[in-house]
Amino acid sequence: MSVPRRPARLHEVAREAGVHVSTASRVINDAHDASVRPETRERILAAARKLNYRPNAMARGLRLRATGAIGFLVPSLRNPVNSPVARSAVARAWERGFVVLLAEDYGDEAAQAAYERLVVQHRIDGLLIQSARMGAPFFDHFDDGHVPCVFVDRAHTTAGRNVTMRDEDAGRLAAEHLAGLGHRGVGHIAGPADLDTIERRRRGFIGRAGELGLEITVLEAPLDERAGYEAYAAIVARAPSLTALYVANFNQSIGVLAAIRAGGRRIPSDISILSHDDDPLAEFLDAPLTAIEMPLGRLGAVAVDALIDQIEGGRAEDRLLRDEPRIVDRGSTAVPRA
Amino acid sequence: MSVPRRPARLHEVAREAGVHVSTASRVINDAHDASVRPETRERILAAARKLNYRPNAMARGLRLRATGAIGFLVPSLRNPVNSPVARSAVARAWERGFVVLLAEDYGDEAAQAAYERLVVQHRIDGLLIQSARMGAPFFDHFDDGHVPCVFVDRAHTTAGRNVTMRDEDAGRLAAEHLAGLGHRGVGHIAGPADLDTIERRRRGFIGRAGELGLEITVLEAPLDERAGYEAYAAIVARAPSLTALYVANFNQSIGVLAAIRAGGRRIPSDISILSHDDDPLAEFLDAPLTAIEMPLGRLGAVAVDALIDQIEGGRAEDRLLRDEPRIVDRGSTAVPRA
DNA sequence: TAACCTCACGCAATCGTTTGTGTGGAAGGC
DNA sequence: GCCTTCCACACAAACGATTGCGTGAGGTTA
Repeated sequence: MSVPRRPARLHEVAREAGVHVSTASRVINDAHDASVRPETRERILAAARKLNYRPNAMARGLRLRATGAIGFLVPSLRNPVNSPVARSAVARAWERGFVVLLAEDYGDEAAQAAYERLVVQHRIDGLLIQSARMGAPFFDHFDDGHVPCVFVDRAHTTAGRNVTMRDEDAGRLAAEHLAGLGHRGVGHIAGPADLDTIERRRRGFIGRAGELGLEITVLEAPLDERAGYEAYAAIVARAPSLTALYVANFNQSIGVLAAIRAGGRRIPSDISILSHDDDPLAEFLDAPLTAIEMPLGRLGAVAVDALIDQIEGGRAEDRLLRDEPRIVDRGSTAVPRA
Repeated sequence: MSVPRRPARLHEVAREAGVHVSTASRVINDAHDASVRPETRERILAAARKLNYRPNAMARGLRLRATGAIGFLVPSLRNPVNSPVARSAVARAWERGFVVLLAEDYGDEAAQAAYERLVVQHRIDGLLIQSARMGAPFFDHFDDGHVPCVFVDRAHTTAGRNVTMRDEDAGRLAAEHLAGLGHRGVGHIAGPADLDTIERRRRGFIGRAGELGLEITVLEAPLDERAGYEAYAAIVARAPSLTALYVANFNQSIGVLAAIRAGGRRIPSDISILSHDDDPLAEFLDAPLTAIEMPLGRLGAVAVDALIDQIEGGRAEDRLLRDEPRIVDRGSTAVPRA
């Protein structure tokens, strides 16, 4: 826990060890083709330790045309599903020797600005994009493949740069769960159609619900509490007899709970609620939410792995987290009242 | 919205304009002492535009010994109070021309690792520290003042590097609010004593409550939902007659709400709850939470300003956000039952 | 012993900027 | 006409690393 000394430069290490800076460099990076006497190598390493040598990332980056930094373009840190992703992404990046530059993307011009700053100016090695919306023009720039990037939870192109989860299966699971309890009329509050993750959930849900012969009502709404609150009233107005609701997003679910309370109905006796995305909060809500848990903690790490493999190896391949969506039952779904 | 061309280097611009690279550099950075013919200047600027010149941050940083990057050491992105801070910090940093490197700090060795990577290796210009706990040994390293840094919402040294809010006033306000409603026996669920923000709230609350002649019971608990849940039972066991509770943290409040529901009591008729920290969620909870709102959105920006002023100007001064803590009344506090 | 090879390094260019110090020419003063 | 001053640039040395190539010493082979 000593006060960190100013780190030494390579040529100081070399001087201390009585060798040329190039030799020191080869030893430090242990170049495979370097032939250097064991004794000399030891002298250099000892000098490096003694002088507290730390490579200067800028000098290194300038020469190698690589920064050891990746960017992380995130739509909003506020959304609780983003924080486990961010956390695991940062952790994995650090493990693999990369630092993470943060940028928030609240629209196309912000994304453009982020590109300018991070990619063009700071020459980051790659970009993690968690905010792409289908059809947003900006992200087409990445189609040429010049800048390593990965679309996190947002399938974008066919180019093998997408990391996704089994959202369609999650939607199917939702339909099966509710049908299994005996519900016939079920609603689905979905999100904006230009978010392909949400769209896949919807597709899975509708498809499976159809197979199971459910009567379904679908409503699109923005992904926040208030929208959920209002969507509840709207969907009940459209289909007064529905007995269960699959809600595409955690924030919406909070609003739905509030709306149900306001209407004087009870969960799950009057209506079953199945939320998507789990959060530690869910347990402490009224009612505690049954939710579909996705492997968010692994998503960030896998995305980072995909990105760094792309940076270092040049190979790009789509990755699908095979983890099965899982229902965490906290009692907000039940058999419908006869 | 064109596909971004590979940006040109400065010497290409110079060649295009028919001048030496040094002249081009002076024009681009419009050095105050440079004397260059208006016509030449225009030629250079035109060439820069035409070739899409962008300075290479690494080369620049290497030469100037400054990276234009700051680090952000955050305890946990999960805590909802941290996200508005992070958001405003990043936004302000970008406005002032800096990028933000993210690091999560979950303990002393992680902080040490972050220091190594960000400060020593990547040579960031300064560090925003939101995670310092009083007495944590690592942060003493910053006392020497060699590395520009700012402690966000965590007073640490006397060295003029702290950005804080009026937490003590918030605590006093809480006491006044509850006393004003007529409560006599009030409880306070506080946080760990090594978080000085929380500690200041507690001090303000206890001090003002004492002045007002309230009977107070204080309990320390970790800052999460479950801890809040358990703390409620514990504090009620200690002081069964209390009619109001001031909870130091939003997450704890969620747990407290759940515990009160579980105990079958009603808010606010049986017990008043005053939460600290506001969040969009609060409105949709049962019960909707009355909370003390702090200027979190400005905190990040002010902290970044303090840091960058320190980096650029060398001047370091403590900053206190003067914004008055404000009660957002959503009905979870009321006059106690007679 | 001459030619050749290998070992163990040193030399110097390079990455893209910034900046202190020349320097040639025009202008001005005497 | 000569000296000085100033303008408007050019030159080159950094910043701290990496890496292709050169080279002297010592050993091997014919």
